[in-house]
Amino acid sequence: MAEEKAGKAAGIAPAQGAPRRNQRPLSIKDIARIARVSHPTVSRALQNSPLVNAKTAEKIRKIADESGYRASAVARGLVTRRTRTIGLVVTTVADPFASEVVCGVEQTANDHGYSVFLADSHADPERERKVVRAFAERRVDGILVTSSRVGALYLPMLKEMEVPIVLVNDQHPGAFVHSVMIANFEGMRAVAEHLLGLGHRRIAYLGDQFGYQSDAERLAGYRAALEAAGLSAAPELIAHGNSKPDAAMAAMERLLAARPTAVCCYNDMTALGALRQIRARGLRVPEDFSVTGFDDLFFAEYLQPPLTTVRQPMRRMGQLAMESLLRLMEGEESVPQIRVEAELVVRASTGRVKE
Amino acid sequence: MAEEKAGKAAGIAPAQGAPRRNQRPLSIKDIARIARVSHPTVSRALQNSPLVNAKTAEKIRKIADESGYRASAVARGLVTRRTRTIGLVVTTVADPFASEVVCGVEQTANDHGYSVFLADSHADPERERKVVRAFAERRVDGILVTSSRVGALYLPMLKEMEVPIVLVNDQHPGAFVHSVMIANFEGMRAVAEHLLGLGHRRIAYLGDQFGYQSDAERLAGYRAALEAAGLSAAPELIAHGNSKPDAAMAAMERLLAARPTAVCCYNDMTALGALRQIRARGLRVPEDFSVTGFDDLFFAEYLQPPLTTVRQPMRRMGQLAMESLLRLMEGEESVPQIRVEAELVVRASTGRVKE
DNA sequence: TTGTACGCGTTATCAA
DNA sequence: TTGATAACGCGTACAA
Repeated sequence: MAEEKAGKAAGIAPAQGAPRRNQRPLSIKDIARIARVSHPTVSRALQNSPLVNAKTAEKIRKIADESGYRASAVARGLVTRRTRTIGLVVTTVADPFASEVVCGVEQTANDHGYSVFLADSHADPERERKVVRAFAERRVDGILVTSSRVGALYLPMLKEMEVPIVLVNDQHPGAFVHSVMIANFEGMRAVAEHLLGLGHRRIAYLGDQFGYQSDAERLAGYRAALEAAGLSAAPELIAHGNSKPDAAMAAMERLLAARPTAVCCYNDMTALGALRQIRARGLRVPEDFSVTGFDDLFFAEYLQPPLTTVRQPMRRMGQLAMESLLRLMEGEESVPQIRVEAELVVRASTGRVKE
Repeated sequence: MAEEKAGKAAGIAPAQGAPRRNQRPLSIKDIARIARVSHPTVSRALQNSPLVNAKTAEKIRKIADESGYRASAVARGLVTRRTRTIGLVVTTVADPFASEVVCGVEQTANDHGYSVFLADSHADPERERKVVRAFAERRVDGILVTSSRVGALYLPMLKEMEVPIVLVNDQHPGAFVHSVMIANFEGMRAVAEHLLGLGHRRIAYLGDQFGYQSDAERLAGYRAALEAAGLSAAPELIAHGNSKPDAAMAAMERLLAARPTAVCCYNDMTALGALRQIRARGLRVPEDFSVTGFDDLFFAEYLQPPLTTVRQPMRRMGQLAMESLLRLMEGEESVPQIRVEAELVVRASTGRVKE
């Protein structure tokens, strides 16, 4: 057998430019030949079809197992028109929030026999084009997008694809049907209420880049809490960063001019920069100044002082998104908007207002 | 045309259980029909082959473009026997080191027309099996493994695959040929020398799980520095964690019993836990105690105090690994061991010994 | 310069 | 219960 196979492979025209793999993997026909059955029978046996004789099936499976045969998902995908792959787009994996979501997605996908194509867009329109194009060519069965900072042209491209799409933390409400998101409004309102309860009256908000949905919702939650307390959110107490520590430092510097006693940061990465700027000004946290985050990233509890924040079940959100996508890919219905609760986690970065 | 196609698709037997995609994507034959040429001509035109009439090629490309045609990478992979995909295994993406490497790999892969299958192993033997199996079935052209905490059975499985493999931070020296790694020894030695230069004499080492290569190398660097200074590394000054902050807290507690004045942590995640434990004991950093990390993760400079550490060019390492894999997949040679330099970054978590 | 014919490794359909 | 045979969508000899 082996010789026959090798001979056949050697008979193929030699590689001219691109190096052709010399030793091609075993095919279903190889197994069929060894088992002295037809290749459809092998196919059936390996799929545990009841239409094949039990003993024959057993023999076939034994041969397949011992020879290390692996059915080609490529060929299967061609005929079944389902690749059992999904495309997962992130702005960048090198972001703790995204990587937690990716982790949840990947686990769930694998548990259901799906493989995940990962693609970083880096919010670069050129890359976005390539990503969507690649997913289309790969014939992915579905697409998952997380925390997209997507360009305008990206949306129509995605929608052109005839596969289900689920978003995590949709920043473009209305553009897509299915999404998983956290209770941004309630989460940030709880944070602001916590600070108000500690006696703070001049509370700043350090947001994400302007125009994104989750920032808008968190800002609204902040506003609602202040207004419920009879305060109004002064414009000079509101600034925007871009979810990165360095931009947060700059924004925090401007905010400090307005003399707040506390700041609600859009997320933990932002809090990282805010904290640094606050200390650079000689203020102690929480004695002189209170700081809060959002996400509860792994480092939040290890900061000095440990960061008061809102826990976002990132991995779980990835899992929920993937489960939703699985349903859609099976042609079933799925809840359009899945919403997870936000949990305030009080640590030591917030304290009673100084006076 | 469209009607003909729709009619054809509709003629397919209706879905019985699994929902069949109703509207199948345009195929090369569809384009050929519209352009009134044969499908090989379309294939040639789209590959910018010189063997096709310039005007015909132009027309074909225009039609393909306007119709949103995307050649199936699945079908192409079947015939060319190259999928232009790679498999990327990480212990977990939800780790800042891994996600930076992933980022570098993904970028480089995409720039070269490769798509990346991401798989988390979670150091779980069962998952490892499934990952390798999936990669084999997907017919990936190559495999990249980063910071593997791999089980024993995993190795032979990987090696069975007839595709090139490159490791980032190989923890199993000798098992694989190609890898990218950092100068662990020199990096940690520089750290220890830095502490010695600050007058420290009782310097502890808080390592990774015992038995891994990078931990062994870093420990050796630490030892070398001490011995060069006429000191010997006392056993009670050496402890092991598992690269996670909580294990580091526990290990640090034990180390403190030996009364060190400084600790060299295996990496930044470990330092996170060490710092917390040190403070819990009422020690100030760096006044009473010095702490160092390794990796220079994004949060290192934002800690209070900013962490002295060793910069590891993680993204670049991912890029180098991918470039090496690209060469191997092209059948070329590649440097077996790629080694990147380690750079000591002195910040404020280290200071002169107290006395 | 183009078209015909074939094969890639599967699954699906039919007949036996 | 099994085996021919035909797709799936592409690339590529070879012929025209």
